[in-house]
Amino acid sequence: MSQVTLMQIAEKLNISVSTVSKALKDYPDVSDKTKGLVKELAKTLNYQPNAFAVNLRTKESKTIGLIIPAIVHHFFSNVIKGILAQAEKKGYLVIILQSNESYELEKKQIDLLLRQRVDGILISIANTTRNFTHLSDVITQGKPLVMFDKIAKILECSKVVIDDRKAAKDATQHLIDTGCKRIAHFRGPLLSQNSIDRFLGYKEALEENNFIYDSSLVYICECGDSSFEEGKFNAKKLLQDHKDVDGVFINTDLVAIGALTAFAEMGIKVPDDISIVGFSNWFMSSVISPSLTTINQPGFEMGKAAFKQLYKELKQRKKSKPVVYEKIILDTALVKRDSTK
Amino acid sequence: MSQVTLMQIAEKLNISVSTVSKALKDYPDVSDKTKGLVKELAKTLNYQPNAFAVNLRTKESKTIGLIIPAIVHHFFSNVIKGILAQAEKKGYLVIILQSNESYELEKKQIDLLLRQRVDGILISIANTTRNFTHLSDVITQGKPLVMFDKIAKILECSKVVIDDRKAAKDATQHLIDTGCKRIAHFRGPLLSQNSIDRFLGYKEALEENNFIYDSSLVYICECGDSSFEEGKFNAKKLLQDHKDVDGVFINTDLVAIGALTAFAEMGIKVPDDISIVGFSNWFMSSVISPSLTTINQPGFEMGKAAFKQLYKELKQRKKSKPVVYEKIILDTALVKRDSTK
DNA sequence: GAAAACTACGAAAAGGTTTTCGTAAATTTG
DNA sequence: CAAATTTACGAAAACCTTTTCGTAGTTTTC
Repeated sequence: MSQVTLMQIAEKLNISVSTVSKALKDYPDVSDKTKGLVKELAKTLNYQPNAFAVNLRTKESKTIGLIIPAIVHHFFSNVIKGILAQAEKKGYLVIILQSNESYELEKKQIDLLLRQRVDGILISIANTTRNFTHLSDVITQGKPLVMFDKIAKILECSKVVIDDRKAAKDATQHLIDTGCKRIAHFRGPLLSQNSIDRFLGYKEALEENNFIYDSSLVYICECGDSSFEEGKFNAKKLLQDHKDVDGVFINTDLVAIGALTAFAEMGIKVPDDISIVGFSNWFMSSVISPSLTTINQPGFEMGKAAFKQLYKELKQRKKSKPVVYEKIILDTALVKRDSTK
Repeated sequence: MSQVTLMQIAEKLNISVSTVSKALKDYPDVSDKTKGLVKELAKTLNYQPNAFAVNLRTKESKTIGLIIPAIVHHFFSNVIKGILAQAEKKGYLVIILQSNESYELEKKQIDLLLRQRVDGILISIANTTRNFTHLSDVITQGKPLVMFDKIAKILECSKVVIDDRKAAKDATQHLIDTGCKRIAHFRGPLLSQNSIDRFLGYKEALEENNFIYDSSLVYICECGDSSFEEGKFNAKKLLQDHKDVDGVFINTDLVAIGALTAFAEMGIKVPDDISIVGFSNWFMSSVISPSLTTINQPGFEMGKAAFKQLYKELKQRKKSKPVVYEKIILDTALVKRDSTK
């Protein structure tokens, strides 16, 4: 039960603590004979270095923090999976915190992680976060910070994202290519940069194809949580307002599925009456009927890339090399299914 | 950038480190005047105690480990959410590891957590785990261990579960109550205790209603990962083998949705031709068409309960009170939807 | 006014590891 | 063979906090 220490090994072998430590770490100034003895005894005693002492001494814990707006979320849980997979490879542990899209919580959590002295932080910021001092504090403290998906453009740090605007443009272009003449958009929160970019992509596609942009065709989520219910609500509203709409590009799959459900309830046929394109490619979208055409957002890869970048910066810092911030843009792809022609 | 220490505060105020430490922690043997001075300076210097040193000294890190078979999974991600919510309340951080249903990985991860000296461990074991010495090691080391959902009955530790057998019985009974005469079962992995219990619940319901148990109506997952594809595969097989089946109780929602899809493709009407009951109540099940009748498995509550129990044991141990292991059984409920009459 | 009690602080150990630097002893070099 | 180098180890500091115990000085008690 009680833990074996270097001292105990040293005493049993009548050598010093330093030699034991060095033997275990294969320092060149320990004879092979001594190394053998030490390693053998360490094994039989089941020696485990005291992580707390190691952390204190080395000033690192091989642990990083991860703050994410939501966990019960197909995209984000895939990101986590990617991060954990990569972290495991490099021998890092990950402390996960959920900000619940709350700026206040996010701030507290950053604080918590700094107090815990994690080696670095990965974050996808909350929709409500406008002030970034808690994040720039991280950078000031000299801790690597990598943002992914929901980033703050102003901050000087590495970022891993997709090109929301381009992806949204592709989605809208697909609606145009398949014959839609009047295309609506269900957008995300007004202040979310991703939502803004997707909206801009939508608009750009319209303009490039000489469609007239009509702001009354853009529906904003009112409840603010990009939910299934919201999709239903907006779909009904859309049908009341605009009977001529034959295509909708929707900010995220969950909302799109809500819309799909509402259309089904109201006897509107998808894609015959209205085509729909979602965003994110949740698993659900492939099994729903009709299956949802959407944009694949590579969550797992994003998690992997984010950790890799953090790891890179950790190494650079350790070797006191200059840290190079990178902006990594991952590819998205249109996934054609049955909700479009 | 460089961190403020107690020593630095002590030097500035010309007092000793011990007094500074005690002042900050409101020890009674420090005068109010000194406390005021210390706290003020600590604040202006933005003093943050060095967690590594605190951990070493106090032998605890206010961090627990969580090992879970999968993260991209509606039920488990809800469990995580519950654990994080509760942990945050109590000031604990959570290191999350994904075992990927692999015993080997699970073992390594337990090892990793022990080396990291987390204060306690929460685990839902992998399907492939047969040997439990890595887990009993945790208990032997005096670290609290709480298992949830996928537990090992032999181990002496606290457990948080649902009554799989009863829930499965309820599900099957519902099929019987709604008029099904010949009821099949798609079961989970042969060696998973949860699957066994659900199978037994199915059987028990049949027997209590004087149905004849027919083992050819029980389909085992062949790919082993309880997937959507498997549901499709088994549904097709079922239709070939048994044209008279009018109800299926399926081990988990994802598989049930696969079956639902296959039935739709083959023109079989649910629930008119065949009724289906799933298990777990994934969000997806409520939006699919027809929506899926299922058993609600309270993931969030399970996570909360599991952490609460771990916390309780942490406290008991700290006060060197005897640790009382508990088995907490959470309620499930049948959620009636459109896949049954 | 001496004994007892209290107040407010500090010294020091302990927690376990890592790493630098110093140094005997052994070996090599010219 | 003396000088230079190499080999193999140990002492000790550093990382920073927590907590026990000791004590000088002050106040209270009878």
